[in-house]
Amino acid sequence: MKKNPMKRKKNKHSATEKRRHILKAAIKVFSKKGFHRCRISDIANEANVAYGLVYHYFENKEEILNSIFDENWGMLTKVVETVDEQPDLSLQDKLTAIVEFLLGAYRLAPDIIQVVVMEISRSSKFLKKPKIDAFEKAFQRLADILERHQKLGEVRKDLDSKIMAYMFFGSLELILTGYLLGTLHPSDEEQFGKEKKIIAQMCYASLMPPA
Amino acid sequence: MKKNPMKRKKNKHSATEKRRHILKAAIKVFSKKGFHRCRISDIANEANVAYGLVYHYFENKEEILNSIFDENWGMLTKVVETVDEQPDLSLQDKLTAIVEFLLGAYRLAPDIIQVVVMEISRSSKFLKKPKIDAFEKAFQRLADILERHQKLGEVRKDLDSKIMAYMFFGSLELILTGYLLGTLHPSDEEQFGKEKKIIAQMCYASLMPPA
Amino acid sequence: MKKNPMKRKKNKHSATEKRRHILKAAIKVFSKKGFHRCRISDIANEANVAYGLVYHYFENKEEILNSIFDENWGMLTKVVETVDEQPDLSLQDKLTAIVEFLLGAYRLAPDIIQVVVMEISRSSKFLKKPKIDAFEKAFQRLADILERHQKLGEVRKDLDSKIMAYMFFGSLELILTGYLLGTLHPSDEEQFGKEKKIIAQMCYASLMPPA
Amino acid sequence: MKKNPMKRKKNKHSATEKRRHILKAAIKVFSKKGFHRCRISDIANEANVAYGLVYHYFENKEEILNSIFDENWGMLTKVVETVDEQPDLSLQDKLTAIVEFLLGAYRLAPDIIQVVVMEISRSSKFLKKPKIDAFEKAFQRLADILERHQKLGEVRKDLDSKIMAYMFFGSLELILTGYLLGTLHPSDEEQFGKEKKIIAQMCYASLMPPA
DNA sequence: AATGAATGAGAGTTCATTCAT
DNA sequence: GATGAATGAACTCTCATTCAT
Repeated sequence: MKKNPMKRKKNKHSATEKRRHILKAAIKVFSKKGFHRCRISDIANEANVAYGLVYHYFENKEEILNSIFDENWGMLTKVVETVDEQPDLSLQDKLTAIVEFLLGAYRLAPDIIQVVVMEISRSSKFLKKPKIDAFEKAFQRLADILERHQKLGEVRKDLDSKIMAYMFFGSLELILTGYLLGTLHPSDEEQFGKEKKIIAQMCYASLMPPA
Repeated sequence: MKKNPMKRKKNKHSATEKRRHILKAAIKVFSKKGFHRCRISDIANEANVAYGLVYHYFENKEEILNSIFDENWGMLTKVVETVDEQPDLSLQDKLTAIVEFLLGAYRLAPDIIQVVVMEISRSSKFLKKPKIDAFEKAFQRLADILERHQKLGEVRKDLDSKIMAYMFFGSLELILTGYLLGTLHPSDEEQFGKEKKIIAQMCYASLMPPA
Repeated sequence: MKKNPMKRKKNKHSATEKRRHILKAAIKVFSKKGFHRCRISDIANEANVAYGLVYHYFENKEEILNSIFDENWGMLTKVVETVDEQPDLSLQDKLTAIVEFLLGAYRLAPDIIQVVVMEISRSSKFLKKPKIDAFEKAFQRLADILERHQKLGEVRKDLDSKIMAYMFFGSLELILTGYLLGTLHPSDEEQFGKEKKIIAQMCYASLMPPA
Repeated sequence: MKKNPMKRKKNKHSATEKRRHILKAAIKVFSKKGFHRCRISDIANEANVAYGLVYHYFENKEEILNSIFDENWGMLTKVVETVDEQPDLSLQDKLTAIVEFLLGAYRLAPDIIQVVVMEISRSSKFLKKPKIDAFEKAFQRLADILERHQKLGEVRKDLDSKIMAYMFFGSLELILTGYLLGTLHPSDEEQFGKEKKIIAQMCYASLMPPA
């Protein structure tokens, strides 16, 4: 039934694949009911595997959440890094790229966004140090970018760049939250494209030195 | 033993007071360990009462959280309403008032902010409808304000005012989160006064129609 | 129903009594099925209390076993100490007293003996240090007694007194085990009285200096 | 990969050998952590085999313990039988032979002694009938020997020979336990030789008819 | 009002055992 | 023979909630 002719390849693959499969199921149920309200059996049911198998791939419930965080928050960090490594991009372009990524991600995988934004950032106070550091990394990297642009005179200098970075991400996060809550309604694809641009513009505008 | 002779006299008072006392204890322990990680007995211990007593004053654990939300989120809503009712305030003044209130609140009562921001607003997806409505109210009211200023031409018209309201609150919320996580460090009183102004300015700048 | 007119006294009492009640139930089921084969619910059922109440009185399963050990092994230690504090007893009298106590205890409370001997003293290797120390105490105390009698020339000197103490207790322990296993059958009361004497005599004889 | 070219030839051998290999690993981990605390995977790890393989050679966990018992307890029974079959040995010689065997065995293979003494005799109450019989056999055989010597007037007649046999084994067992616990310390080889003799003498002395 | 003993459903986790490869 | 993924019953422990006093 579950077999395919490429036995060998499958075995190695399936280990990783099964793990991903469970992770996907976890994202789904976490996003639907919230981490604390989910039982391991919910995950197992959603993934259509036996209870115990979840523990074959993950130490415990916490580790599942961590894995989700690691794999996905890492993407954001990488985007910010990538943006940072392109010296010929204007600040506005950089901000736009990040906005596009984050809001676009919601379109593609709202569940992941739900879990990462709601469940992890919420419990961030209770995270262990290395986790908080990973969490911080993306923010700090944007702060670095902004600082550089401060020196170029493109960004106002009377506020710590880190606070600015937080404000930027905060704006986006609450938009996502609004989407997730259903109090904000993402518009159709075309309109959405314009919105992202406007949002980036607004963020940019907020940073400019006062006239 | 723990009684004092004036017991009777204070009965009415003490009923309300005891409730507040328990609520304060709850805020303290929720902010320290997180709602889900707290047991009723943690609250009772913190309040120095028997844990059965908690059930005299509150239906259940959930209701405690709700009470915290109601009493404190209400303040934000009220601030926004108050601001809205002063027609002679400029938009920038209005924003400044809200910023002052929110960031100042963190100074005064970080525990409350912690609980309201982290435990409630972030798990809002799982709240019941009336709760979400209360939650939304402050946002919507700010959106209304912004919409009015859009009509006056003071605010750009190419984005839904509600999204703008979310961005505004999001900026502030993540600053608070940074404070709470200890990754952002509130400055001394004087400096802090300036910062709040700048932050309000930035928010205002982001809203202005593009040149 | 469960009430009695002496409310106050009852409350304090019943806490301790309930604890003992659960402990008794635990002894019963441990002795019947063995510690590892017992579930907490077996204890609760036997004691006719709710599951969770067991955890009201005991930290965990292990602590129940520890309590049984502490309270009962302590009695043996005390007997040996008492015997040691009576300087006018002959060695044979001392040994007889201990034999009487240990074999008599089986008559009175075979379940306790079962649990203490089988479940604890036999798994002593896995006990934590303080437990082993308590365990050792009775043995060491007998060794001290024997050593004193060695100096008096009443006990052979060519073997360490501690080994002798172990041999003595070992003899008795395996008799108890035989009873417990049903491979050895305790005789009627009268005969049993004689047997204990003879056993003590044999132990005494083994210790005497070779002619 | 792990194969070597001589695989085939050793097939028969290796079947039995692998079984022993696993058994040895089981003895090691059982002795270290105790039967109930050991997982099949602990055994497999120790033996460096996949844990599914354990089930090729043994029905289940219980059977592993049984095998250890069978192979090793059998040796004791055989020693007692052998001793019994030599009519020209004095009683003291017989006892000495058994003492030498048992205490010597600890020197050679303390792990085995650990498991047999601690894990099996401890759970003996819960053993099935045939197991108890095997367990009893050595004891009964020594009782037979003693009974014969009672009839010769060399052993006191006022106590059941079976109780005597239990006492004898009990003495030795608790010495072994003391070694295992580290509360009794085996002496150097030479001294140890003397000790065994003395211990045998003491056992013999205990059995002699009272003067 | 106040206490804390009592309840028991629920959840996480373990691990012996099976089975497809 | 050998592997280790898969299964799921079993079990400990937690804790919100109730209730007798």
